[in-house]
Amino acid sequence: MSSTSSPGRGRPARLDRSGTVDTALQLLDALGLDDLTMRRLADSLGVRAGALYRHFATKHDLLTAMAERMLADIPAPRENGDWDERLADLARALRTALLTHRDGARVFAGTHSTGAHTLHFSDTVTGVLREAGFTDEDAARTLMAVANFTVGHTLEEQAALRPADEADADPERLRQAVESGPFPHLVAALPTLTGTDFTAHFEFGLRLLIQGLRALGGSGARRGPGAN
Amino acid sequence: MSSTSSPGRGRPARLDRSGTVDTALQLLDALGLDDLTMRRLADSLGVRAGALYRHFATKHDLLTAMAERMLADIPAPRENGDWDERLADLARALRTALLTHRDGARVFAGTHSTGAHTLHFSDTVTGVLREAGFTDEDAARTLMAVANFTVGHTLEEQAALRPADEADADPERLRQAVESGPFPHLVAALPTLTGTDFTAHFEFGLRLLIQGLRALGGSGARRGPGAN
DNA sequence: ACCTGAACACCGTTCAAGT
DNA sequence: ACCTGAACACCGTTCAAGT
Repeated sequence: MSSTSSPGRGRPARLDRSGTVDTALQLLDALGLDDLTMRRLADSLGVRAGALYRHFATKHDLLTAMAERMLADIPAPRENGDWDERLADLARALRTALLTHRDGARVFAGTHSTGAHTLHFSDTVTGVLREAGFTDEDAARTLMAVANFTVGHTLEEQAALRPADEADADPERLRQAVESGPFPHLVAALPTLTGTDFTAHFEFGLRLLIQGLRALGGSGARRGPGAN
Repeated sequence: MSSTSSPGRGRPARLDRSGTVDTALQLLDALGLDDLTMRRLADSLGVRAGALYRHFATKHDLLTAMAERMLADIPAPRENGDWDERLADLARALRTALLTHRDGARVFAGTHSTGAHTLHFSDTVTGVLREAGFTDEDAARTLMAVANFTVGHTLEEQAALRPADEADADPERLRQAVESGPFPHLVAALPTLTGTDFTAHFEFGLRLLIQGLRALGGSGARRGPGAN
C-alpha cells in the first residue's frame, strides 16, 4: 500500500494535478481565459510558475485537464425515454457543463481530452443511438454533429454574455451596421438575432438535428430494440 | 476629389488596412494563428510593430478584419433551386471559406465582424429562408444553427488536420484510450470517428439540419412564393 | 522528489520624438 | 500624418541549484 508516493515520505507535495485543476477552474471563472496565466495560477497555489511544469507538460495540457474536468458531472440521460429525448438530455447537459465555467466552450473547443469523462460522454451518446437502431456510422456522425453544434452555439452564447466594454459585437453596433446597408432580410431577422434567449436558440437547432435524425428513417432508427 | 488622404500629400503611407490584412492572411497560412504576432506581421511589412496601431486599435481588431476578408469571395447560391439546395450551397461556401486559410475557423469563431461581407452572407441566408416562407424568427434561428454547426465542425476539422507532433488528439492516442476502458459503443463508432472524410461528416450534419427544417412545415416553409 | 530563482526568448501595447 | 525607438508590463517555458 504505502508506495514511494505515500504522503510523509519526504516533503508532502504541495501540488497535484487534481487540486491544481480545481484552482485553475476557479481562476478561470474569476478572470476569464485570456487572463488565466501560469504565473497567476502559481500565485493562487502559493508556488512559483515553474513548479506547475512538474505536473503539466504545457499550459495546453492543463487546459485539456480542465476541459476533462468540466465533463465530470454530466448527468445520465433519462432512463425511460425514447432515443430522441435521451439524446436531447445529453446535448443539453453538454451545453450546461460548458456554461458552468466562464469561457468553458472556448476551453473545451481548444482541447481534445481523451480522459474518462469525455470518453464516457461520447460512449453514452453513441450508445443511445446504437440501441435505437442507428448504424455505427450514423451514431458516430450524429455524435459529431450534435457536439459540434453544441460547442459552436455555446461559443457564441458565452461571447455574447461578455461585458459590453470588451465585446466586439454588441447588439447596438450590429444594429447600426445592418441598418446602414442593403440588408433587408437581415433587418427582419435582427430582433431574433439580437435576442438573448439562448436556450430557445439552442433548442431550435437541437430540434432540427433530432427531427432530421427521425427522417433518416431508412438508413437508421427503425423503432429498434433499445427503446427499453 | 483630392482630400487630405490623397497620395502625394506628405510621405505615401506604407501601410493601409487592406494590404495589411492581405499580408496577415498570408502569414496566417505560413505560421498558424498561434505564431502570428504583431511583431512578425510588422517585419513582413517592413515596419515596426507600433506602426500597426495606427491602422488597427488592437490585435483583435486585426483578426476581425481578417475574418471579414475571409467571407469576401463567398459565391452566391444557385439561382434556380429550392430553398434547401440554396441553403446547403451557402453552408458549404462558409465551410470552404474557413478552410481556405489555416486556422480560419479559429479566427472566425474568435471575432464578430459587422463588415459588409459578413452581413451580406447573413442577409443572403435569411433571404433564402424568408423567401421560402419561413418566419423571420425561424430564418434567424436557422442562420444561427447552420453557422454554429459549420463553425463547430470546421474548428474540429482544422484541429484534426494539424501535424500530429502538436496534435493533442491524434487517432492513435484516442484509439488506445477508448480501447483501454469500458466504452463499447465508442469502440463501434471509432472507425467513423477517426475517419478523415470530413466532407461526409459535414454533409451528414447539414442534411440533418435541412431535413429538420423541412419537418418544421407547419410553422414555416409552406412552398412559398420564393421558389422562383 | 519537488520546488525556487533566475533566466531565455519572446509578447501586446503605448507614446514621445522624429520626418 | 505616419512611423521609429524605446520602453512598460507582462508571457510560457527551462533548468541548475537548493531542500
